[in-house]
Amino acid sequence: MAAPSRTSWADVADAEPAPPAPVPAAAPATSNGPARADRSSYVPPHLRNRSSNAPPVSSAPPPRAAPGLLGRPTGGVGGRFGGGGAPPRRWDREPNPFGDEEEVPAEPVPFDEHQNTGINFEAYEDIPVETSGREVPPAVGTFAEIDLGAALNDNIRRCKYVRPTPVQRHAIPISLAGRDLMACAQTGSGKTAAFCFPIISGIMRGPPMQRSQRGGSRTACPLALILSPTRELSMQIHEEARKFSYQTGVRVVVAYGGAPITQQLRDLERGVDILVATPGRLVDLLERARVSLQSIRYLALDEADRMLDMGFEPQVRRIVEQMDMPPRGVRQTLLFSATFPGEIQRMASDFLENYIFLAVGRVGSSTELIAQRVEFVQEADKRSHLMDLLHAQRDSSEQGKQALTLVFVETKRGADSLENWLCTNGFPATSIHGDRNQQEREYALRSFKSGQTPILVATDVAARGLDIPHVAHVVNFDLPNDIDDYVHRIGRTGRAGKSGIATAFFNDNNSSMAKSLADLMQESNQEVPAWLTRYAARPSYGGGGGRNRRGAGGGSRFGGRDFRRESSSFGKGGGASDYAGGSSYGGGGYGGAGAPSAWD
DNA sequence: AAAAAAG
Repeated sequence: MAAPSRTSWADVADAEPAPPAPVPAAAPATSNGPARADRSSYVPPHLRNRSSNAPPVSSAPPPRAAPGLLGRPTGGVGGRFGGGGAPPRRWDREPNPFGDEEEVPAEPVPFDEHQNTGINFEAYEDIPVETSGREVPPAVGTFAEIDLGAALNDNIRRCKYVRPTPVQRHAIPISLAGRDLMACAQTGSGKTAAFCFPIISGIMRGPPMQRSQRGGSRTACPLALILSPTRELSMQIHEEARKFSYQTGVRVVVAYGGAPITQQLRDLERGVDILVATPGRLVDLLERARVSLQSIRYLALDEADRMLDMGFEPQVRRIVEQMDMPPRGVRQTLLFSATFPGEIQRMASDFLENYIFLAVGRVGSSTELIAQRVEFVQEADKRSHLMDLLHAQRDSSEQGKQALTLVFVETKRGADSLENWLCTNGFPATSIHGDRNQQEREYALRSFKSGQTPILVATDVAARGLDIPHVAHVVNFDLPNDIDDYVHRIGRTGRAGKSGIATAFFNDNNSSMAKSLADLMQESNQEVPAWLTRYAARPSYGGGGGRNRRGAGGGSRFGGRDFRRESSSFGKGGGASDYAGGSSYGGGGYGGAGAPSAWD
């Protein structure tokens, strides 16, 4: 199949207004008003309206959500939590994660053209979508077609999401049908919501569970676990999930290292339905028996390929396979990333049962919203060259202000040194890397986001998932050694339908990246400099970079990205014997032009 | 080879 000419999308002003949320049906018969729950005895959402002496249920893990949900009449979800009338008392004091914005907009906020200049609005239906696996549930076109419940629908409107993005249109019905999923979608295309919505909805709809089953009083037993590779990304997912969960009764807690554990322990004691965590701190909590995974019904790995690469795999495998988490096929497992190398897919299939593979856009490719440039810069000239870029940028900006610029370097030392040099030369810079303490890391990120320090020098700690609005320019001061890392780094700009610029400094040290970089740029309809093409053509320079990811079996054509479809890959857990594949085109698009945060 | 993630 010929690849389409564009892979970008953005919603347009004529997106039909989302119909009002479905009116929830009458509350279930079990509704006896909100249960009184004090802090020490957390009551899970599905028990909160039941009488306290409900009979115990089996200690077996709960069954998976039944398939065929899409055909259900609406009303099953919102009845207890989202309906009209005053919210249950239990959540009266829940801080509003939307800040001062009290009102739920009755109508979607009008599209703001100013934030999307330069986008080809006609092109957004051209996103290639591929699914493979058995009995793939059909995609939806609007949030209204999905039975997420009134409370979640309210939050979707509060977030100003008008229509689901392509990955959401496909991934949400698949997840709601109870299926395991491996999903690949471009950076900034709305992956966080794609796995959060079904999890929240599933928890609200979930079967009643016996309190005692949820561990001892000091052991928290979350129903969902979301793992991510960095602390800041976990924080961000937590913030997003809290918005989506507002007034649903679903509790979201985050746990990560580098911060005092005491507050996290208190949060866990107050009850947790969804735990967002980095692996190290989670292992710590599991060893202290302050968390048990016995009640996990949903496992989501964000940046899943990263979570399963050499550095993380043992820890993640320990959490998923060697603790008390229900096995695959019992729990539901959702893996998301923009990149998913074949060998990692093979490993990941250990965690999955009869899963559906979903690719929105080409796996590991980049969006055309990002203008990519490569410049040949010798090592010794990098600083002055960066200075030129920053000067030019400042001169061309309207108020002489520095646009937000994210500069990636290879090493922590290099980050410190470049930050120092920039500051010395009058450029307001800060830095984030793993040798800075957590306070410094968070302060640097805040200072950058606010524009107080519009230049952020970073190692790969900031390469994945972080949603920083208004990043105009990503500079690869040092190119990474892996094309996937490059895809994630430049993905810090050009998010949620906005455009961005990425500049890379290339020299002989990066020769192994020449081919994969040139291929990627070509895939993303970028102009490849002739000198780079010549570099890429040199046989000795072709192979190394990006682990040959684009080599065998893939090329730049769309499709064939599910490793089960590579004929040599019939293997355990793959289910390759009767996968069914299909490709289609169909966009969907962004809702609010200013749609906030967490699109990965 | 480097980065991240527990203390």
